[in-house]
Amino acid sequence: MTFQSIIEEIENNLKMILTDLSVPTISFTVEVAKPGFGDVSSNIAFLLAKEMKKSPKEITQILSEKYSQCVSELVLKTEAHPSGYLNFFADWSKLSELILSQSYLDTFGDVDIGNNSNIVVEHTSVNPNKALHIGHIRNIVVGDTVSRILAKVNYKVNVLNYIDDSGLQVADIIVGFKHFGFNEEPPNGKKFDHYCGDDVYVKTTQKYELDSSLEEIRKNTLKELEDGNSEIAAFGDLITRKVLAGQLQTCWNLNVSYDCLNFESQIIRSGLWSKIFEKLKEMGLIEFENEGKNAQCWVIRGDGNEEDKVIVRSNGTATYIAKDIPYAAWKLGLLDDPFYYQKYDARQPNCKTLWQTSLNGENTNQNFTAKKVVTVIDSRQERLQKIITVLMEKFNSTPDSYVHLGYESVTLSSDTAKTLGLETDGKQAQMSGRKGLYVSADSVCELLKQKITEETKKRHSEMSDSEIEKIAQSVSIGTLRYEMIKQDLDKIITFDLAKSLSLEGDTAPYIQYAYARASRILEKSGITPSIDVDFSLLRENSELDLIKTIGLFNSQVRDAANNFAPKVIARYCHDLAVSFNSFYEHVKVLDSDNDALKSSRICLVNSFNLTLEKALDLLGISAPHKM
RNA sequence: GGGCCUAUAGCUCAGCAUGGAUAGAGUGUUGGACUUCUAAUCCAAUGGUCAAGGGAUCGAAGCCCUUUGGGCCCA
Repeated sequence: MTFQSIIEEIENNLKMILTDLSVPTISFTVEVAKPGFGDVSSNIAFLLAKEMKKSPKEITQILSEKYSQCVSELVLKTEAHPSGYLNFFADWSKLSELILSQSYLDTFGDVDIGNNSNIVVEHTSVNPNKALHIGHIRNIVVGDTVSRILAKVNYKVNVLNYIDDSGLQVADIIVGFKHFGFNEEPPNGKKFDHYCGDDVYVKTTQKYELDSSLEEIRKNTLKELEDGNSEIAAFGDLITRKVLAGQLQTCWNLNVSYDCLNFESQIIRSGLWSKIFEKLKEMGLIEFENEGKNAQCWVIRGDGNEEDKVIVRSNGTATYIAKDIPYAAWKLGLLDDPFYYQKYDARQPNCKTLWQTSLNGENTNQNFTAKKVVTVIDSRQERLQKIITVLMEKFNSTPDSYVHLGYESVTLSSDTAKTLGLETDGKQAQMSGRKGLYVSADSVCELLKQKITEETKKRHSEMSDSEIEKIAQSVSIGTLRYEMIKQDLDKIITFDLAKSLSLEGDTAPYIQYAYARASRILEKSGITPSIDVDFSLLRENSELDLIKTIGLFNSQVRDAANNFAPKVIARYCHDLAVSFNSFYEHVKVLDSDNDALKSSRICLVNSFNLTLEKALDLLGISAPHKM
C-alpha cells in the first residue's frame, strides 16, 4: 500500500462517522490536499450542508472532533478549515516507512485492472512507401506508451502493426520504379525508406500532376498489385518489405517493439472478407440498396443524421472501409484465424520475438487476438472508426470491446515549414508525404543526438566517446518521446525544429538529469541503500513532499490506464523530478555528520531513483546514471 | 449543409471526467545563487474579466444553452 493507505483509512472512518450521525451515505471525496492545506482533504462538509441544515464551517468542526475519537493509524491530526474543508495531517514517521519500503519492491506501481487477460494494441500502421515522419511518431509513441501502461496494470498485451502494403500509395512508388526509371538501389547509401519517400514517391506524384494520361498506368498497377499472383505484386512485396525494414529500424531506435506484423495484402487474400460479408448479411447489419444514389450497393445504415456508408459498390468491389471490417473482427478473435505465423528476423529492444502473418507455413500456435482491442489512429479517421466500433459492438454484443484511441495531428510551425520551402504567412502547416512537406523522424533524432553529444562533451571532457554516445542516445530518444506524449491527445502539436532541440524546463532531460543527480549521491555515499533505517528522521518539507509524490505512483498508473492517458505518467515523472530537485537544493545528503540521518536520506534518494526509473520505463525512456 | 476537436499568463500548455480553499507549470523578460551531493539546476519578481453572453447552483475555468474565432472530417 502507498499513499492510498491513508486515504482509505480516512474514507472508512468518515463512513463510520456518517453512520454514527445517522446520515444517509453520500459520495464524498478524499484526496491529496493542495499545498498548504495538510496532506489529505475531504469535501464532506459541503455535501452535508443541506442535509444537516448547518454551514460547512460548523459541520467540519463537528466532524473534526468526531474524527479525533476514531482509531487512526496514519492520521496525526485533523483541521476544520474555515472554508469548509476537512483537512488531515499524516503521521509521517509511519507513512514514510510504508511508502518507502513499498517503493523498493519490483512490483511497485503495479495495479490490477486487466486481471491477466489479453488485450490488443494496434499502432504505427504506416504505408510502407516512405520513411516515418514526425507525425507518425506521435502515433507510435502514444501506442507504445499505452501498451507499456496496460502491461503494468496486468494485461497481457499484444502489439500489432498493420502493414498497408496494397494501396494506391504503394502502387505509386512501383510506378516510379517500373515506369519512371528510378533505380532500385538508393544513391549514396541513402536509407531505402527515405529514398522511396523523398525521391520516388514525391517525384512520381509530381509527374501525375503534369500528365493526366499517366493515371491509366497508375490504375493498372494498382489492379495488378491487388491480384496476388502478378509479377507486380511480387515486386511490390519486395519493395514494401525493404521500406518496412527501414521504418522498423526507426521504431526500434525509439525503444518501440511489436508482437506481430499484419500484412494487408494477406488479409485481402485470406478470404476473411467474404466470410464476414456473409455474416454481416445474415445478421442484417448491412443492407442491399435497391434505389437512390447507392442503388445496387451494400450499405451500413447511418445512425440518425449520418449518411449511409457504402461497403460494396454496385460493380461488386469492396470499398476501403471493407478492408478494415474483417481486420477488426479478426483482432477481436471473432473469425477463424486464417494465418500461419513466421518469425521476423530481428532483434527488438525488448528482446521479444516479432512474428508476421503468412498464408502458408506450419506454425499456427500463435494467437494475437483479444476480447479487448485498442486501435491507435489519428482523429481524422474518427468517422470510419466510429462505424467499425458500432459494427463490432453489434457483431459481438460486447460493449467497449473495440476502442478507437484517437489523437490530433502534428503540424509544422511556420518557421519550420519555411525551412522546407513553404511560405505560410505565419500559420502552421499540415504535413504531406505526397508533397514532400514533412520532417523525418530519423533526422530529428540525429539532430537531437548531435546537440546532446555537444552538451555532454562540454560537461564531461573526461568521458569516452562510447559513454557519451550512450547518454546522447538515451537523452535524445527521451526528449523526442516526451515531447510527443506530454500533452493531451486532443491537442494539436505544432512541431518546431528549433524549439524541439530545447533541453530545459518541462523536458525529458530535466527529468533524466534529476535521476543522474540522485545516482551521483548514491554512488558517492559509499552506503548500500536499505529500508532498515529510522524513517522518523525525515522531517523536512522537501523530504516529505518527495515521499508523498513517490507514494502517488500507483494511483497515477491507475488513472493513466483507465483513461488511456499516457500524459498522466509524463506529468508524474515531471512532478517526481521537481520534488527531487527541490529536495536536492534544500537538503545536503552527504554533508550530514549524523549517520542515521544520512542513511535515511540515502534510502529516500534510492527510493526516488527506483520509482522514477519505473515511471520513465512506462514512457519508454531510459534513465542515465550520468549526464 | 451535417459531424468531431479546440479556446486558460506575451508564447506553449496543466487543471475540467467527479463543481468548493489562493487558477498552476514551462518558456519569455528582470534580478539573484556554482571553492558545496553535477547550474541540463534552484530562488525571486513579472504576467490571468479562464473566448463572449446567458442559465441552473449557497458556490462555476469546470455543468447546460447560445454565439464567435481556430483546426479537422463528411457532403
